[in-house]
Amino acid sequence: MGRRSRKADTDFKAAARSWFENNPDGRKPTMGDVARLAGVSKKTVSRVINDSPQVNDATRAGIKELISDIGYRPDPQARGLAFRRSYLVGMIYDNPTPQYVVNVQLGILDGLKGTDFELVVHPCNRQSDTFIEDARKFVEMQKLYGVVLTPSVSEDERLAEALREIGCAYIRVASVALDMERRMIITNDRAGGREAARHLASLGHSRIALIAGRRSFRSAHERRSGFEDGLMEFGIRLPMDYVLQGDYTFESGLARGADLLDLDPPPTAAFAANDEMAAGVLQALHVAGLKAPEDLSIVGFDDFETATRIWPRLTTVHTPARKIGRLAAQSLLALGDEEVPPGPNQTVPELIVRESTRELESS
Amino acid sequence: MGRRSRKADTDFKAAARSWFENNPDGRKPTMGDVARLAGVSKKTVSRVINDSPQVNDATRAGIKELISDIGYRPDPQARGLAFRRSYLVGMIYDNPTPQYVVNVQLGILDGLKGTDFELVVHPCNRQSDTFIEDARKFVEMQKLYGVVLTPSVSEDERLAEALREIGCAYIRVASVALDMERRMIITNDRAGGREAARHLASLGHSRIALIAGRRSFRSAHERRSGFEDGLMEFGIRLPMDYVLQGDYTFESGLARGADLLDLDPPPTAAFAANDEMAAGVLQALHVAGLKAPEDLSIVGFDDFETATRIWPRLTTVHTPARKIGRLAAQSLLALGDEEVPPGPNQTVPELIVRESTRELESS
DNA sequence: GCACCTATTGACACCGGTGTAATACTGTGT
DNA sequence: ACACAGTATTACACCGGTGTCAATAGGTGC
Repeated sequence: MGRRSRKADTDFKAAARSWFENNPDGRKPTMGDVARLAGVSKKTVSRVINDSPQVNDATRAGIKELISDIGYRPDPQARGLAFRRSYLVGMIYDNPTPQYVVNVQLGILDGLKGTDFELVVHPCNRQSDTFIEDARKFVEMQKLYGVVLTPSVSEDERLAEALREIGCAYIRVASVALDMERRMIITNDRAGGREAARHLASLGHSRIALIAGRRSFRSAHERRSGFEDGLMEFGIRLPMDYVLQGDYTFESGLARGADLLDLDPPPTAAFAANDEMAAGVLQALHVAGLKAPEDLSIVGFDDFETATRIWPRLTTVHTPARKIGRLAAQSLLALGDEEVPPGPNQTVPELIVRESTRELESS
Repeated sequence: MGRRSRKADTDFKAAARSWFENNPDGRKPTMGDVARLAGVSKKTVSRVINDSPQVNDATRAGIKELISDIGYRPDPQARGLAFRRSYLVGMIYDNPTPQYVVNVQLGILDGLKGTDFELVVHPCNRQSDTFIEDARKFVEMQKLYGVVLTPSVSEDERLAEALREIGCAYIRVASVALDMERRMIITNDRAGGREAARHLASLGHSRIALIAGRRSFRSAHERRSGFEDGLMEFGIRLPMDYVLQGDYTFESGLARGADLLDLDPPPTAAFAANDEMAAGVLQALHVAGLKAPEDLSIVGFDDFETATRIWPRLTTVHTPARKIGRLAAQSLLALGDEEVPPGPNQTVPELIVRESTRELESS
C-alpha cells in the first residue's frame, strides 16, 4: 500500500526515549508533551484519552503506547475545569453510627478502585435549617461527579430534589424504593425484620416484644412491618403494649430494655430494630441481674462490630454495609455510562445466629 | 476632596442589581463577571480574593461587597489549576478500627470548617508493596494541599520521605515525636499507659498483667513503657510471664485473655493496650464463667464506643480522636500560613473509670 | 475528470482562575 | 516645572485539558 498515513512515520519508541532524555527535572508530562512527541495535535491525544471512536487505529495504538511509556496521566483538575465536572464522588451522611459509615466508605472506595475518582466525605445535620443549602453548596462548589446518600439523608426528598435541580447524579441507599430504580440501592429491611421474627417464632417464642427505631427513619418502619409480617406467618400478633418506642440509640435501648422487664406478662423474646438498642437491652438485663438468652432472647439488626464484642454475642440481622457502598459506587458510575447497564441494586440482609437467642424452655 | 479615585465612580449596589436582572438562566458568576460589574480587571478581583495588600481600600471594600451581594465564590478547580495545588486535604489511614477513623475524620472536618477545603479519604494497606507508590500517586494526581497521616501509616518513614520529596504538606499523628514539631500531633500514649498503671496500683493491685499491642506499632511500645513506668512508681515490677503479646485485635484479646487465666499465680488485674483486646479479655472471662471486676480488673485503651456497650463497662484511657483530627487539620493549614502560629500539637489521654476495675479485696 | 462523501486531524477559543511585566496615577523634593 | 518614587491597576500569557468547526486526504459514483 505504498506510503501509509503520515502518522506511521513517527517512531513512538524513540519519542518516549527522547522524553526521558530531555526531562532532567522530572516534570510530569502534559497532554501537550504527548502531542508534541507523537507529532499530533493535543486534540488527537485528547480523543485517545477519551476513547473517541474517530481516531485511526494505528494512531491510537501508537499514542496509547507512548502514553504508557512515559507515564502520562491527565490532570483531573484541568479535565474537570473543561468538563465543568470534577472527578470526585461525594458521600453525604448523617448516620451517627461510625461502623456503618466506615464500612460504606470502604465499599464505595472498592467500587471506585481502578477509576480516576476519589471520595470526598461530607457528614451533615439534617436538623440544621441550612442543611439543604450546605449540601448544595458542597456539590456545586466541588462540581461533584455524583454523590452517594446513605440513610437517613437518603430519605430526604428536598435534598434529592435539590440535587436533580443542579444536575448532580446521585444514588440513594434506603430500605425501600424512593426514586427511579437506577438511582436506588435498596436494602430490604423489611425482609430482615421478617427473618428476625421467623427466627424467634421458630424457637418457640410467642410473647415477643419490639423495640422500634426512630419514627422518622424509613428503616424503622420497614423493620417493624417485616417483623410483624414474620410473626403473622406464625399466627402471632404483636400487642400494642409490646411495642416500645426507641430512637436507635444505645440509651433508648437501655431505657426501653428496662421498661420491657415491667411488662405483664413479660415477653420471652424481643427484637430491637438496631444493634445499638439491642446492646442497650442487654445492658438493661445485666443491670437488673438478669441474663440473655435465659431470661430473654434478643435479636438486633445491623450486625455492627460491637455485636460480637458484647456478651452474649448478639444474634442479629446482618446489613452488608461494604457491599452496599460498592454497589452504590458502581451504580453511580453506571448512571453516566449509557453502555454500562446498571448492576444489581438490591441487597438482602441475612440473619446471623449467635448466643443472645435460644429455644423457649417449654416449662 | 473633589474628584476621587476612578473606582469610586462605580455604584456597586447598582452593579449587583444589574447582575440579577441580566442573568435569567441563573448562571453562577465568575471572576470575570465580578470584574466587569465592578469595572476593574480580573486581576484586581483576584487580589481581593487572595487578600493581597496592594489594593486600594475603597476598591477592596466595594469589590468585597459586590462579591457578597451576588454570591460569587471562586472555582476551586480553576484556582487549583493555576496554583498547581488543589483545595483538597487527604486523610491516609490504615487503622482498622472504624470508630477511631470516623472520629478523626469528623475532627478533621471540624478543623476544615469555614475554609474552602474538603476532605478526601484514602485507606491504604501498608503491607502492599506498592503502598508508597499508590499514596504518592494519590497525592500527586489530586495535587493535594496536604495530608493527615494517622497511626500506623504515620510512623512510616518512607511515606513521609516520599511526601517531602513531592513537596506535599503533611501532619503525622503519632504517639511520639517522629518529625519536626510542626508536622506532628503527639498523642502521649506513654502518659496514658502510666495512668492505667497508677489506677490499678492505687486500687491495691500488684499482680498485674499486660496484654501488649502489635509490636510494629509505636503506640504499643509507648503504652507499655508508660505502663511499666507507672507500676514502677508503686514499686511494682512487671514479670516477663505477665506480659502477653497481642496484636490489637479482638481475637488476640480473646486468646491472650484465656492464657491469662492459666498464669500462676493468677493476676488480679490486667491492662490491655487497646479496647478491642480488653473486650476480648472480658469475653474470655465470660467464656470461662468468671467475671470482671470480681475475678479480674481490666483497663483498656482508646475508649472506643463499644467500651460502654459491653458489660461491665470498660475502664479505659480515653483517646480524644475527634480533637486529634481537629488539631491535625488546623496544624496542616497553619503549615502554609506563615502568620498563623502552629497551635497546640499535643493531646493528653485521660483515664475514664467505669465498672471493669475495682479495689482489690484484701482477703 | 468532477462533485461528493467519509474518515481523520488540526487550529483556535474557552473553562475560570493566577503570574508577570508594563502602565497610569499620585504626591514629593528641588 | 521635572525627574522620581511609590501605589494601584491592567493586559496578556498560561495552568492543562475540552468543544467547535474547518481542513485535509482518500475513495466513490457517474
